This record gives sequence, C-alpha cells and structure tokens, in this order.
Amino acid sequence: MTRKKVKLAFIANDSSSKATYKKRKKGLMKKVNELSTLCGINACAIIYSPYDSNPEVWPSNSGVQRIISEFRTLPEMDQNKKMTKDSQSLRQFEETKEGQPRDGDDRSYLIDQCLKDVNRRIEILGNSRMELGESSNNVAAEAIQTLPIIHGSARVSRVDVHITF
Amino acid sequence: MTRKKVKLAFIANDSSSKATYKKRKKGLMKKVNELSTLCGINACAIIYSPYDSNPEVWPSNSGVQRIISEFRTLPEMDQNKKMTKDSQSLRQFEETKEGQPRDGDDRSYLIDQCLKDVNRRIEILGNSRMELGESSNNVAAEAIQTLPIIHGSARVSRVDVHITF
DNA sequence: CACTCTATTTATAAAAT
DNA sequence: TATTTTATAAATAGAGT
Repeated sequence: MTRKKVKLAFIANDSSSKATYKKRKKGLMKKVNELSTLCGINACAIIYSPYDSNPEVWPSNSGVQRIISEFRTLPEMDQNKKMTKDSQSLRQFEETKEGQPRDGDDRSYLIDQCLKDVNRRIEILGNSRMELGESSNNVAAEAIQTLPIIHGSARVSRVDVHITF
Repeated sequence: MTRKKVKLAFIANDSSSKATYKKRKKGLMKKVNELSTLCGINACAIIYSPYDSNPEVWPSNSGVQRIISEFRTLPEMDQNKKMTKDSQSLRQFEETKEGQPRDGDDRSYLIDQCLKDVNRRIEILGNSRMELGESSNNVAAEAIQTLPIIHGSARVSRVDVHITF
C-alpha cells in the first residue's frame, strides 16, 4: 500500500489526470484564497482544462478582469524590472489598490492616459459611426471601421492597447 | 512549542505578514507549476503585494499575457456559463492548445478574427504612419493617430478589443 | 467513473540562529 | 530582519467502494 511521491511529469492516463486535476485545482484555489486573505493582497488565478468548459478562476470573473487590467497597463519592461526602494513598491501598491495611478511612474501614467483616450474615442465613434465617410481610404479609419462592419450586432466596448518602448 | 493551525484572517503584524507572504507565494507558484505540468494544461497566477514592486507571475510575463488574452476573448456570458457536453469542452481545450480556434463557437471565432484584423491593421499603420494626412478630421483616424502622438518613442504593438453582444 | 479513506508527502508557523 | 530548522497542519496519491 504505497501512496508514493509522484514524479513531476505529464499524466498520460486520462482518468488519473482528471482525478489529479480535480484535487489539485481545489487545493490551488484554496491556496490563492488563503494568501490573499492572510496578507491582504490582490491575486488571481486562471486555469484552462479539458475537464472544465470554461476557465476556472479565482476570485471571480470580474475580479480577474480587474486584476489583469492592472497587469496590462504595466509596460513590459516594468513588468520584468525589479525596483529596490521600498517606498516605490509601497507607493505602487497603494496606487494599485486605489485603481487610480498617479504620475509617480511616468510610463504607467502615460499608458493609462492613452488607454482612456482611446476608449473615449471608441465611445465617440460608436455614437457617430454613420458620420464616417465610407469613401475614406485612410488606413487608420479603415482599422477602426472594420469592427462594426464585421460584427453586425456587436459593439466595441473596450480596447486595451499594448505599447512597446 | 506550538506550531498551531493558523486562523484564516488578515495578519496585521507587518513582519509576520511578509514572512507568511514569502513562504506562501513560493508554495503557490510551485502548485501552479505542478498542476500545469501534471495535467498538461494552461494556467496562470498573478500576485500583487507591497513586498514585490511588480506583480509576481507564473509562468512568465509573456505566458500570462497569452493566457489572459484568451480569457478576455471570451464574452462575459460564456465566462460564466457552464457547458455540459464533454465533446464541447474537449474541442475548446484543443482549440486553446493549438492557439488556433476553429469556428465551433461562432462568437469566439468572430472575436478572434476581429482581433487579428485590427492587429494586422495596426501593423500596417506602423509601417505607413507618414502616409496619414494630418488634415483628416475623421474621428476614427484621430483615435488611432493619437497613440504615436502621445508617446514619442512608443510603438503600439498589440490591441485587444473587448466586444459586447 | 465519482466518490471516500488514509498513508505519505508536502507546506508552513513558529522557534532558533 | 533574513534564513534555517522542525513540529505540526494540510494536501494528496493510490486504494477501496
């Protein structure tokens, strides 16, 4: 009767894989919840699998949306770079919590502003779509006009822009 | 000498909180890695904290970007809805793994196509920015032209579009 | 299969350094 | 305050139903 330590490798057997998946997914979600609660921090997890038709998430779909929105506003370089000053990390944490970045970090601020600008313009575009002349051969106009044309009943509600410095 | 079971509540003491954070973050990342490896699935975790200036992620920044891109292409309704047919979930999993959705789910497919269209056009725009007449008072053109204007040295490398049906 | 059961492994709280 | 140690709680692999 040996409940051995498992080798960290893909489980080919499907029923074994599913059994392990169910147990470990539950354990993982519990751990994320505990870490977040104990330390009062924001965290999220997304798990795709053939055993759940939709991604399993913690804390919730909207919670994940909120957290990944923050993540995406960080320039790639800042995502990788480590700052050393505690004051900086604390300030960034406060900004994150408020969801309202100040201009302490120039690049984050600019991107946030840029995003707001684009979304405002998308909104304007939604209200004045009929005013756009289809005769325009402008590349930029074509790019945005593509959306409502492709999706008859769809509405563009948000655009996230990824910027490389 | 009691290493007791801990109550699941916010740890006010900062040094205790930080000690717990470091240990549990490490444990959590290990668990995500194990789940992903053992079951051959896509998963990611993002953790914000005052102790790390940038979000701690698994598997990597680019890996997280890839996974949350998929998550965001799911309409909100599909994110919540549970399908019951195994065939559907298996098909969706295969699509996810290949990163090349087929048209089994009309809406996911349309969104993916739309995204590719926009990004291709953004790419074109990057190559032909100087061809855009600044005399245009077209709202759509203005929306896209805003980006390079705000960020002198920045380049728009990707746009994610959120669509409401 | 989808559960429950438990021997083990693993994570970790608190102590020690 | 960070790291290491170790007693204990928690997770889970494989067995049983």
